[in-house]
Amino acid sequence: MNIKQAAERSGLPAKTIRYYEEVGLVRPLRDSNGYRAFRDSDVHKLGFLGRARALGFTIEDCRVLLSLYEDQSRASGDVKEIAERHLAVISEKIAALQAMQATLTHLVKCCHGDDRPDCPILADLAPPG
Amino acid sequence: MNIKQAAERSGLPAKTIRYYEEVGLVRPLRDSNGYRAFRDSDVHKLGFLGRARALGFTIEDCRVLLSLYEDQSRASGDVKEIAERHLAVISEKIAALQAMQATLTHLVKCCHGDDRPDCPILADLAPPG
DNA sequence: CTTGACCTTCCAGTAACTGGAAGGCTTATG
DNA sequence: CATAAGCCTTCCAGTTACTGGAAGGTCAAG
Repeated sequence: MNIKQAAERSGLPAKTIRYYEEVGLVRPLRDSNGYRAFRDSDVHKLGFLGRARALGFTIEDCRVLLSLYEDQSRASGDVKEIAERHLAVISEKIAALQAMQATLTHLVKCCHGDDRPDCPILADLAPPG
Repeated sequence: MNIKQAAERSGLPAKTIRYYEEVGLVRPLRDSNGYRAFRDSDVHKLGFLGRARALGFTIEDCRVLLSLYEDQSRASGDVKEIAERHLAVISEKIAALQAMQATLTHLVKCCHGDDRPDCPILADLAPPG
């Protein structure tokens, strides 16, 4: 099948699929006219990639996960380790965002938000001194 | 003062300060030798920018916040609106990350993580069908 | 006069796409 | 048969906010 159909079936944009090929995540065949020819197994891989990306794994993580997925003699511990490291990254990001959220929520509450110039948000952003 | 001292006082790396000048957030003077000459007011602005960036505001938000900060006749409502929009973005990001976290935490719990190939994480990533 | 610590500009790379231009292939229609 | 629509291709540029590094100028100390 051509790229459009592969895009529809995998749920990924055609542009993204070309990008994944460029970085070596998929290797569709080529027809004699130069068109990419996707097998069902390619579409399957693309679906895997879409799901892994949706869970926030980096492209490099995806590369490793995909190779483990295709390796029948993999150790599930290797997969779990990648997932746990990714969970740690996610937790850090959440914590950082929540800290911003807490500060900003407080500041927004303190700001009357009208036509007057007095503003605790700007006052907080201003460096001390 | 030169860039190194401005960096120390503002808490920003010199590289970042040069970048902020490039995008027009600060406009330090220049000595006759071509070196940037930072005034206290420049360092003050840099401190403001550092704090705003730490709260996750984009460079474009920072540009507007800085102009409001320097406008004595600003309306605090304008500041508050920017902060509220930013809070909405933060909330969305947190929600997305928490969804990933929930899914991944569950999958990691289900994975025995040993030498055997059987792995619920990979099973979940695999597309249905 | 040379060393070392500054400073400068410019170029490239980061992550993962996304948009768009220029041009080739294929199929249906007038 | 010409052509128009709708695919497909590659390549280049832009996104965000820096960061690293090269090549080279300046300045103060010894």
